[in-house]
Amino acid sequence: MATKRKSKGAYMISSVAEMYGIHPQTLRLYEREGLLKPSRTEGNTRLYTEEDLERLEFILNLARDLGVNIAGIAIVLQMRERMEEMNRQMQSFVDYVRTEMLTRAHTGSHSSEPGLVPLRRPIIVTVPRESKKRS
Amino acid sequence: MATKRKSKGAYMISSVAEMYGIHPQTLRLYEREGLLKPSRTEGNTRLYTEEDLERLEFILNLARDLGVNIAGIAIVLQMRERMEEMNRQMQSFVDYVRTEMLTRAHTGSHSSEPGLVPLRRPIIVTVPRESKKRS
DNA sequence: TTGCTCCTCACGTCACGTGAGGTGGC
DNA sequence: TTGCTCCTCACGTCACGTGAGGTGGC
Repeated sequence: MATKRKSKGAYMISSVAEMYGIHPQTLRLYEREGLLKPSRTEGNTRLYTEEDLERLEFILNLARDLGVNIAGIAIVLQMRERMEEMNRQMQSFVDYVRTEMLTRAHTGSHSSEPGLVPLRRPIIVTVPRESKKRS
Repeated sequence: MATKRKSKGAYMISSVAEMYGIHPQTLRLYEREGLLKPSRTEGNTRLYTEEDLERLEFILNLARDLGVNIAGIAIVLQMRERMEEMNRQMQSFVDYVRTEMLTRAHTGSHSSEPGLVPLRRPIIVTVPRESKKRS
C-alpha cells in the first residue's frame, strides 16, 4: 500500500489517478501543458493539494464531459479567474455602497462630493492572448 | 463575379471564406456545430451579417491562433456572453449609484431607507453544462 | 450555360490519452 | 527487494479541416 497520503491532504500521483480514474501520464501531461502545478517533495515527487484536486476536477469536467481540448481548458481557466475577480470587485463595490448609504442614513451627513464614489470602468471582456499556434 | 454582397452587409459563403482565408466547408462545419447561425435566403443560401462576421472573427481567433477545439469555443462563447452580461449589470449599478449620489447631493434629501439600493448577490461563476460527450 | 449554392462522404493530420521501457530514491 | 517515483518515446483513436462528387436555383 505504501504511503498514499501525505500530511495536510497532499496526494501522490497514483492516489490522484486512482481517485479520478485517470492515467498518471495524463496528470503529467496536464502539468506539462500548464494546467496543473502541483508542488514537489525534495525527492522531486509530485504532491497534489486539495486546491490542486479542485482545479483538477474542473479540468476533468471540461476535458471528459465537455470534450474541450487542452488549449481550450487553459483559456477557460483564465476566464474563470477573471470572472471571479469581477465578482470580487462587484461585491466590494456593493459592500462599499451599502456601508456608505447606512452611514449617511444614520449620521444624516450628505457632504457628497460626487468623486467620493469610485466609478470604475467595467472590465473589458477579451480573450487572453497566448502562444500555442496550431501548426 | 456574380453578386458577392447583399444589401445591409450580408455576405454569401464564398465571400466570407475568401475574406478570412478559410474553406467554405469549415463555415458549414462551424454552423453544424452550433458556433454560427447565419440567416438564409428563401433559396436556402446562407447570409452572413456583420454581426456573424464579428462572431466568426472571435471564433477564428480561438481556433486558429489559440488552437481551441469546437467544444472549447462553444464554452468560451457562452462565458463571453456571461461576462458581457456581468459588465452590463455592473455598469447599470454604477450608473444608478452615481445618479443617486448626485440627486442626494443636490436636493439634500437623504431619506435613505437602506432597501433603496438593489443589493444583488454576485453572479455565480460556473461552467455551462452541455452535451457533447467525448465517446 | 456558367458559377454559385446546397448536401454527404471520405481522407490526411494532429492532439490526446495511454502504454512500454528504463532510471532512481524512500 | 518491492513498489512507488521520475522521464522519454511511440502508438491508436478521434476531431478538424478540406477535398471530391453530385444536386439545384438564380
